Amino acid sequence: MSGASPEREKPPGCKRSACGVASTLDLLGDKWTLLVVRDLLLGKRTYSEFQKSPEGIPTNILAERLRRLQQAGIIEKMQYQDRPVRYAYTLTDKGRDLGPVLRSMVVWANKYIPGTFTLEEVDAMIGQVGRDA
Amino acid sequence: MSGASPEREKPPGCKRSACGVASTLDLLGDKWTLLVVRDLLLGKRTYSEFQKSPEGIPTNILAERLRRLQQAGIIEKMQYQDRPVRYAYTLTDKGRDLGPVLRSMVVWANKYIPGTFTLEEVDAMIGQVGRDA
DNA sequence: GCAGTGACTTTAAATATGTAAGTAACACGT
DNA sequence: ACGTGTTACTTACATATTTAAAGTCACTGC
Repeated sequence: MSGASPEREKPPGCKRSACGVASTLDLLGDKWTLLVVRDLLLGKRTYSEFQKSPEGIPTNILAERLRRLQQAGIIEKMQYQDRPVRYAYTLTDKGRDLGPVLRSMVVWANKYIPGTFTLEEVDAMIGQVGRDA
Repeated sequence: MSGASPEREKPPGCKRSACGVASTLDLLGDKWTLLVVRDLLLGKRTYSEFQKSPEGIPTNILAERLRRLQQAGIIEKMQYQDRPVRYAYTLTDKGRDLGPVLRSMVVWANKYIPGTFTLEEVDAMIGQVGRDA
């Protein structure tokens, strides 16, 4: 009835605030998403490689997170062969630039959570994925 | 009944892996926890100040997160007056050292998410909470 | 032709989150 | 003394997300 616009309070999916922390958490704020980014930074590229990580991500969560990261422009999916068809995921610049966020977490954790790797140990792991002894 | 120990597979609350990213996410990996830490870094100290933040944290979530952060040794709760009784939350060293994690998120968000503050803008906000015009 | 692999999807149950209302202790004004 | 307001929460319940487990589909290698 009334011509008064019903002041649409929150277009769903909209940012919570102009704060970068809040916006980052809107996208990456859960227990799994950044672990996928970590795996990619370490050199993993395929669905099954992500599944083999020690944290044991549930397969449906992995599929959904890969979809979201792709939609957010943080990763790209490419088919690297037919017959059988196989896919590789890679980080975009936007994804690679999350490196400092993960590094600061590693530094913090190493200082306050016993048993976690140092930044140096993590750096030494980069690219060592799937290289068999 | 049976004496056979039911092989308790996972002592709940145990780390998922030795990776600092995973351990950090076990503690802080959700949409709200780091926003409370952010508010504390900005100078907020009371329950109602946290509630007034633009993201609008639900009150039960806020209470639960404050409890968890306290148990994790990231914040401390102190009564700063009786009659009426009032509480202030403060960061411990462990909590203050999350600064670099939040800063790297702000930098990333400012580069890739339109409309988010720069690190400089955020730094200028520190301590400006509750100062009325 | 059949077990095995990679990359997922589907289903149901457990858990977490969001929304709203309620509680308790106290201060302030009338 | 009473009603209103503030701070700091708790409780109840509906909804959404996560988890575990099993299933699908294309294909390969034996």
